[in-house]
Amino acid sequence: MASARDRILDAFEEVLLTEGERAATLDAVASRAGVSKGGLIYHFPSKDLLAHGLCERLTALAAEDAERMRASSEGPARYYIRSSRYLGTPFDRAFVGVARLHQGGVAEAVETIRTIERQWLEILATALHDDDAAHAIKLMGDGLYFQAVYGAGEFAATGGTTPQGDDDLDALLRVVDKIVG
Amino acid sequence: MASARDRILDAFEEVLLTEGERAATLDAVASRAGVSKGGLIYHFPSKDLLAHGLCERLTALAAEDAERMRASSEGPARYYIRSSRYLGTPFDRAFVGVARLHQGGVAEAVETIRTIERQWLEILATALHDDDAAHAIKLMGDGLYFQAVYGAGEFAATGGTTPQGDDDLDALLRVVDKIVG
DNA sequence: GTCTATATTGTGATAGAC
DNA sequence: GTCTATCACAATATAGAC
Repeated sequence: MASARDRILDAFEEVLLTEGERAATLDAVASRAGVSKGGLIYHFPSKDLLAHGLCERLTALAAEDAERMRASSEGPARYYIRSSRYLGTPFDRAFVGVARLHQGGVAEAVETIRTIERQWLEILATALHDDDAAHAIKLMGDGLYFQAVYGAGEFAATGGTTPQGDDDLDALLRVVDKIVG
Repeated sequence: MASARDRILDAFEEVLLTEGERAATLDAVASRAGVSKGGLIYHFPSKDLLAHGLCERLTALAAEDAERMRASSEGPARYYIRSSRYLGTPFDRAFVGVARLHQGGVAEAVETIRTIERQWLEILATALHDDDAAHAIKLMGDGLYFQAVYGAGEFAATGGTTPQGDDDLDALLRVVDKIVG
């Protein structure tokens, strides 16, 4: 069974994704995690530390993802676009959660995202030997994350304005090849 | 002189951009606008209506921008990438403000942004006669806005990870030409 | 480790004077 | 149209029992 700490972070993500940052109060998170507020506070003595916990989780998941990106058989560019779509993976959820946290005034959230973005760009530039192409592809990935942050969870509802289906992904990957080639 | 209503909306934007959604309380906005809370409430009887006012402002500015985009001499694709960079224009400020509002649980904010995005995609697809290229370029613009939302105002500080300078813009526009051509 | 109070502050909103 | 109170409530955090 997952540790209470992890279950609380899961609940925090869940509320952030489905109801937004404003609704992610200690009460709401504790309730969703199935513990009392006091129980939550035992694991995360302050709300800042709860946010810090989610940032740490995201950073760890990002390191694993960067490794997969570097080692990808189809190349980092294609891997990056493929994985930038919102598919509800643990990484996706943590990323969107931290992105939403930013608005709460948590400075660490911006710094965490910025560090991850820097890493992606570096991997792309190294693999492609073309800074301009790397920038362009990085922007496309950011665009996909933009859609995720403004569409994931409850807010998603009626499908986005960007390609998320398999056909659209193939078309997008062809554009990537065109930029790279 | 700008109407009190406009000055309050300006102040609302300013606080949203520099301190985040959480800090954009009625007190903070009133103080920044140079009026009392009661004075603010006279113009915007509730916080939802204040948010509504900013969404309306953004929608109006977006309509003007869409017109310029359609009429652009260099074509909508280049215009779109050029204007998606954060340059602190009234449109940029309203857009980032509304984007930050979203996290506050204001449903109208998401809907407003989604409508604008749909419009952009439509203009691009119509002009390029190539849905895949339109999608890709739209994503690059979203990426630039992503950077803006996570970098504008006080949070900007140390320069982003994406091209914002003139050299980088030129490189980006070359990639756009490559996608379109 | 988890719980039930409770204290404290901040926030949105109302009422009514000027 | 703008102001000064003031209210009601929600949110973080503390204290201490079990």
